[in-house]
Amino acid sequence: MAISFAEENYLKIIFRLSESTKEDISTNAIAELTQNKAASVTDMLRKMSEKGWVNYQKYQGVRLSSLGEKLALDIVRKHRLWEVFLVKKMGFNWDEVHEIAEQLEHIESEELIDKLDAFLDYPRSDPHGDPIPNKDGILPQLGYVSLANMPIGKAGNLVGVAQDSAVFLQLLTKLNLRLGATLEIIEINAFDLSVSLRIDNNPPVLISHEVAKNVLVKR
Amino acid sequence: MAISFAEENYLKIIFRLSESTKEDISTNAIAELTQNKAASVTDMLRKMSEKGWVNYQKYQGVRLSSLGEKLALDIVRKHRLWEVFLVKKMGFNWDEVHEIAEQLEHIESEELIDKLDAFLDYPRSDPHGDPIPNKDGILPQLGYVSLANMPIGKAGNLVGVAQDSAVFLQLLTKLNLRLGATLEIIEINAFDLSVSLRIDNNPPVLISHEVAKNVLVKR
DNA sequence: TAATATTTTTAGGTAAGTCTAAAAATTATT
DNA sequence: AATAATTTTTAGACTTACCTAAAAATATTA
Repeated sequence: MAISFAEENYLKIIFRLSESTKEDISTNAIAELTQNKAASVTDMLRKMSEKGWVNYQKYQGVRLSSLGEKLALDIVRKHRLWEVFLVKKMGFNWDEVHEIAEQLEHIESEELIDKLDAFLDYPRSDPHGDPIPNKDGILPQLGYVSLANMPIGKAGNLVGVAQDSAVFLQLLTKLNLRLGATLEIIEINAFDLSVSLRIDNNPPVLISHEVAKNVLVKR
Repeated sequence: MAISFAEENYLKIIFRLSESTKEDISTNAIAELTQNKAASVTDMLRKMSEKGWVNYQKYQGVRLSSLGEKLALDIVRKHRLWEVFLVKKMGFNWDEVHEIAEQLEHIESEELIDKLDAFLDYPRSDPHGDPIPNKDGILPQLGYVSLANMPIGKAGNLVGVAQDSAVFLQLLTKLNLRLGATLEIIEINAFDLSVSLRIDNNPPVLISHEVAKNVLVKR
């Protein structure tokens, strides 16, 4: 049976939340990202659990099963490939593509995605620097990670950026974010996901989530 | 308020049916193409009528309002542009793209469609020879029409084909369908849309809808 | 650890879009 | 023109994916 749009969205969001923690994912966290109420999330988790896509125990949060992870990786693959298409071929800016890719990721045709992959020359990362899973759901090891995905307390070095717009690069200069700088995340503010960041042992400065996402770090 | 997938499908199908007749469109005809039951179609027609997309009188069939036609043309535009993309850029064959374009036509982004249009060099017709409406819903006058869209009883001359696969052209030769031949549709069989066709005053022969669609005729 | 706060679930309800079965309207046939 | 056949509509029901309000479980705090 085909997966509905709603189900695909839940899978993708649980996957995204799982990337940044080893804990079980809470109902509320999912509710926030899906923009649904917690009660609706509970409903859906029960259904997805019956289908074997997640391991779910009442009140204990949820994890993707290996089948669920496979499905989620497929959606992530489609989303990120479409983002590359929109930026590289359609001339969108990196910050305009997410909403459209949210729609395109639900198009059902393996053949289309394979052809798109070839058409784009088998990109290994999307316009934001996130890795693109291959057909088998394997995420390529890029050797770097977005600053936004770094765990709190671990240090790493700035090795690149995920976009090269003039305004973005100007901002990095202003913030003293240079190639090779040593970065350590002190805190992430839940409200806007802004990041308190230590640069080369200086006192922490605050940067936005948007900036953090576009800074690539090697640990 | 956004149009749902279901509504877009109804609009497109009523539009398609309206192209080949001046009569009001019957509930059953719509039911057949949407693959729904007549009762469901009645439901939807009532809703669409309330929204002002169709003129609908119980038991009397339905016509698109000018607003409904505008909406339908927009969907048709998207469908046909995506078909061009799939064939010209992704390397699909003309006969493999319909199902995927059925999905892509629902992507909501005027900007994307305009960029796609430019990327494809503003094509005037899709891989089947059907004209692509412009941004304003104007269908370009191509100077020819698919044989499948010719009215019964009117004669025209074969001026081209909408595809050039070897098997298709071989079949045309076998059927005696040559450039310049005078063609007149005698009958269209509702069951499979196959066409009884007179070629140069010879006794009628039967050709499939697929063939008819790919034969271009100037009247 | 008892009380309080928070999170999560349950129960019951809604809208969209479909269905079946039966009734009503229209069309065709004798 | 009456009857029969067909088409269309109505009535009532189902599923999906959501909701609100209240109850239950878990977590936090005094």
